[in-house]
Amino acid sequence: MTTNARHESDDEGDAGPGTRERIVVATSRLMQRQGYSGTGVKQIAAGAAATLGSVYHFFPGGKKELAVAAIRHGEREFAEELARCLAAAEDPADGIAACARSLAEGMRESDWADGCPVASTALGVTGSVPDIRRAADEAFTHWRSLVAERLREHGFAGDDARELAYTVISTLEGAEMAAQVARDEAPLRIAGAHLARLVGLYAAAPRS
Amino acid sequence: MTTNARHESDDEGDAGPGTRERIVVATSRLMQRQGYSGTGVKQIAAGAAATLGSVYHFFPGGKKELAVAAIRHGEREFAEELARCLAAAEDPADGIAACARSLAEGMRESDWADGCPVASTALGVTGSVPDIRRAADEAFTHWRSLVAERLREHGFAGDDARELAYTVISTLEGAEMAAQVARDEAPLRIAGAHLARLVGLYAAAPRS
DNA sequence: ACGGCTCTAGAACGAGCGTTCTATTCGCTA
DNA sequence: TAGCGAATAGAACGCTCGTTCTAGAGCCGT
Repeated sequence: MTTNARHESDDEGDAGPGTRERIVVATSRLMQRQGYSGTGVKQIAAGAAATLGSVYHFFPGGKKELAVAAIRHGEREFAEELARCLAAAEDPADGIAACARSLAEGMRESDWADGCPVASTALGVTGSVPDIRRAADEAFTHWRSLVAERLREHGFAGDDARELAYTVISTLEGAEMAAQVARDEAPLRIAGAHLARLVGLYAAAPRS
Repeated sequence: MTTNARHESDDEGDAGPGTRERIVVATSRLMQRQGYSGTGVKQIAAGAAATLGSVYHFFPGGKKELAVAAIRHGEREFAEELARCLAAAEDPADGIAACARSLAEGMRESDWADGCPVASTALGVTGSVPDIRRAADEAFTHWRSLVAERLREHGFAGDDARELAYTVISTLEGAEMAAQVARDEAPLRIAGAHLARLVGLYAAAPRS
């Protein structure tokens, strides 16, 4: 039913990714750069090297369903990077700073085109397309849970970890947008340093 | 030349705001909620109780020029609120927390529809419309300068003030977006508290 | 009274939108 | 090998988009 690939293999035996996946990736990339309203379904089809027929075959819900799938894709992508950064560092504060550096690198490498895929897709339609708002909320919530979990592992009190996770994700999000608008990684560099200090502060004095 | 109102007075003797101003305000409001691409010029004309002819008379540059004017309008609006919050508090940390509360209130009162007008207007077109990107950058830069100035007045070192201002604005921006997506003011409340602590930390130990 | 502005008014245009639709191709199973 | 459903292909539809254009209304200095 919703399974993939008759013509192309799903587990990438020798061909590239299946059509459905290509469509999701193209949607994510395009909406990341142009937002939901600025991205056309025909443009998505072209970007995915698919046809309109295929797009509506895999996503009968149309553009809205495409956006939800794209947000979930972007969510997974950043969750992996975030988990990688947090796992690689002894101190969670260092992991968070590393994540900020990683975001700055991606931003610079794309010539400041690729901001947060979730933010740019969801902003502007939070009021009119509930499914998209909900998917974006779930993305943020998941990212926060990854940070909070890592902080708790490191001995932070549950409440401190939860609240710090809110600010870590919000600040990274805001700094990424500032960096994109300024075409300068300074906002992300500074945010990483400040977040590390803030986290360190709670490690030393858990009571808020 | 670019002056206003022949039919309507510019200094609001007895009539409401002039046509040009109504158009700017409507553009700002609409793009705040629907983004640049999601907002139509005809919708702007209707929202401003003006006609298409008037819109293109005052803004011959079309939609792009409208967006730039809307961003500048939103910039001025928040700059005033920010300055008010900072001036009202003895300690800048309290002023910043008050500003977060003010944003949360506005957000809640609009039923989570009105986020940052600059962010939602600029996101998605930063790569394709340089004028809009520049206007948004100028907005963020000005807001940061207000925060930095207040911190310096309070005895912060110049570099500390400058860097803290980056994080204050980025975090408020990110938290506002998180609040909008979650339809919950928790991100803003927590961000305000954390920013106050962070600022307090630098007041006590200026060296970074 | 009148010519010369600013501003208002909305019809008209080509292009592109999201979506629907029918027809066709392909690979598997019976 | 015949048939079935998944997937591809793109023409066509009604609609709205941003912009342009012509026409008229209101006010001014002379």
